[in-house]
Amino acid sequence: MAELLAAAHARLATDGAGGLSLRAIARDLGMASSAVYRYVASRDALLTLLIIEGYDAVGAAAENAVATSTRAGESAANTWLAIARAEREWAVANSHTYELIYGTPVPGYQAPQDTVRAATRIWLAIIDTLHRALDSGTLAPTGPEFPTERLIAPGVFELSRLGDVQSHESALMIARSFTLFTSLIGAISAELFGHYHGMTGDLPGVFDATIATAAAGVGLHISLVP
Amino acid sequence: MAELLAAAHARLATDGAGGLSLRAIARDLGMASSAVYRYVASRDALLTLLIIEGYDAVGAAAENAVATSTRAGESAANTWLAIARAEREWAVANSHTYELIYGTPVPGYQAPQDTVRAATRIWLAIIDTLHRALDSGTLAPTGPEFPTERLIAPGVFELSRLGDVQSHESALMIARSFTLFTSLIGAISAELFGHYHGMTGDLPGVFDATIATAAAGVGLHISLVP
DNA sequence: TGTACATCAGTGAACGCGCGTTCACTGATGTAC
DNA sequence: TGTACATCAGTGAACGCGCGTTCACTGATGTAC
Repeated sequence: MAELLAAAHARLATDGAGGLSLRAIARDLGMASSAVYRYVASRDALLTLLIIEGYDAVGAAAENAVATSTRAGESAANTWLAIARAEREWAVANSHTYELIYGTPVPGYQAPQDTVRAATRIWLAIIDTLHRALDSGTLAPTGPEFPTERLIAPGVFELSRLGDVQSHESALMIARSFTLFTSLIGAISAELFGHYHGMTGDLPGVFDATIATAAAGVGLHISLVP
Repeated sequence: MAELLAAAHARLATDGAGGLSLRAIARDLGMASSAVYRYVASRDALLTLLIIEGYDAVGAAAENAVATSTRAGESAANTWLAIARAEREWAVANSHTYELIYGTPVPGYQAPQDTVRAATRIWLAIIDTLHRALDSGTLAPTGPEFPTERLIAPGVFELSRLGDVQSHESALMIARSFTLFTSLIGAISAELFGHYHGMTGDLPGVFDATIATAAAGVGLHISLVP
C-alpha cells in the first residue's frame, strides 16, 4: 500500500494530475493492472488519497513554519512570510501535487467530505498567525471600510482562535486570512503556471515582494532588507 | 471555421480544458472526425487558438473596464477594482476558458510564442492604471524596502508607459503590477476552484474585499462603502 | 453557351494506442484440528 | 507432527470505450477556354 502511494506520487510528478492512470502505476510496480484494485476501489478513490496527502503536506509545512518561526522569536508578520516561503518551496518541489489540490479540478472528479479537514489546516495556521499579531499589538484590531461580518459563513468562526465567537474582531481576522491565502496561491500559481515567464529573473524575490506587499494591505508589515 | 471555434468553446464549457477532443467537436458539428483537419493542423493547434482567444478576451475585458471607468471620471484605484470585477465576471461566465489559460497547464502542451502578445494585454492595462494613479498624485512614487529593480527582467520595461526607461519609478510600477495580478488570479482561482467552499455566502463580497485589501498594500485605496 | 478540368470541403474506414474495470483463476502462506 | 482447509495477494485475458491522426476517396462547386 505504501509502495502504491509512492508509485502514484512518482507518476503524478511525471504525468501530472489529469493523466494519472492506474495502469501506469501498476506497470511501474511490475504488477497486473487488476492487482491495484486490491488496495484501492477506483481511480477516484486513489485521487482522494493523494489529495488528502497533499493538503496534509501543505498543512504540515505551515504548522512547521509557525513552530520554528515563533520559537525563534520572530514577529507574526515574519511568521507569515515563513509560512508563505515554506508553501512555495513545497509547491516548487511537488508541483504536480500542488496542481492536484490548487490547480484546475480534475474533470469528473468530485472531492468527498474527507478532504475538508486536511484542507483546513493551512487556514488555521494563517488565522492563528493573524490573531498572534493582534495579541502582540502590531496589527490594528479595526478593519477597513466594508461590512466584514456579512462575508463570513457562520460555521467558519469555529476555525478562529476565539472559538465560535462571532465578534467583529474574529470576522476581521478571517476576512484578512482570505487576502493572505489568495496572495499565496496566486503567487505560487502565477510562478508555477508560467505567468511570470520572461518578466523576471528572480522568482523567489518576486514571490517575497508579492507576499510582503499584499500582507501590508492586511496590516502585516514584512521587511525584506536584512 | 467560425463554427468550429464556436463548437470548441461549447465543448470546453462542458468537458473542460484537459478533455477537449477533436472527435467530440466533429461529432457536435455533424462531421466526420477527419474533416476537422481541413481547418486545424492538430489538437494542439486548436488549443493554441483557444488560448489566444482567451487571453484576448481577458485583455479586452480589462481595456474595456479602463475605458468606461476613466470616462466616468473614476480614480485609478476604482479603475483597478473595475478591471478586477470585469475579469471575475468574465471568468465566472467562461470558467473553462479561464482554466485553460490560468489553471493547470494542459499536460503535454507547450504554448508557442504566438500567445505572448495576447497574454500581455492584461499586464499593460494594470501597469497603465498604476501609472495613472502615480500621475494623479494618489500613489506614492517611492516603494517599499526591497530591491525592486533587481526583480524585473530588462525586456519588460517596454511594457511600461515610460517606454523602456529603466527608472526606479518604472520598476516599482511593474513590481506593484505583480502584486495586483497575483491577487486577481489568486482570488478568481480560489473562488472557481472551490477553496472558499463553505467559508462564505457572499463570493462577490469576498472578492471585492480581497482585491481592495491587497491593493491597499500597493498604495491603491479602494473604498467599498458607497 | 458548352465542355473539360481544377479546386476543395467533407467522407468513412482504418491504424495503433491507452484507459478503467470485471472476472474466474492460481499458488503461496498461514491456521485449526 | 501431519493433513485439510481458508485466506489472500496477485494474474491474465477480456469487455467496451474514446482518442489523434492518416489516407484514398467522392461529389459538388467554380473556372478557363
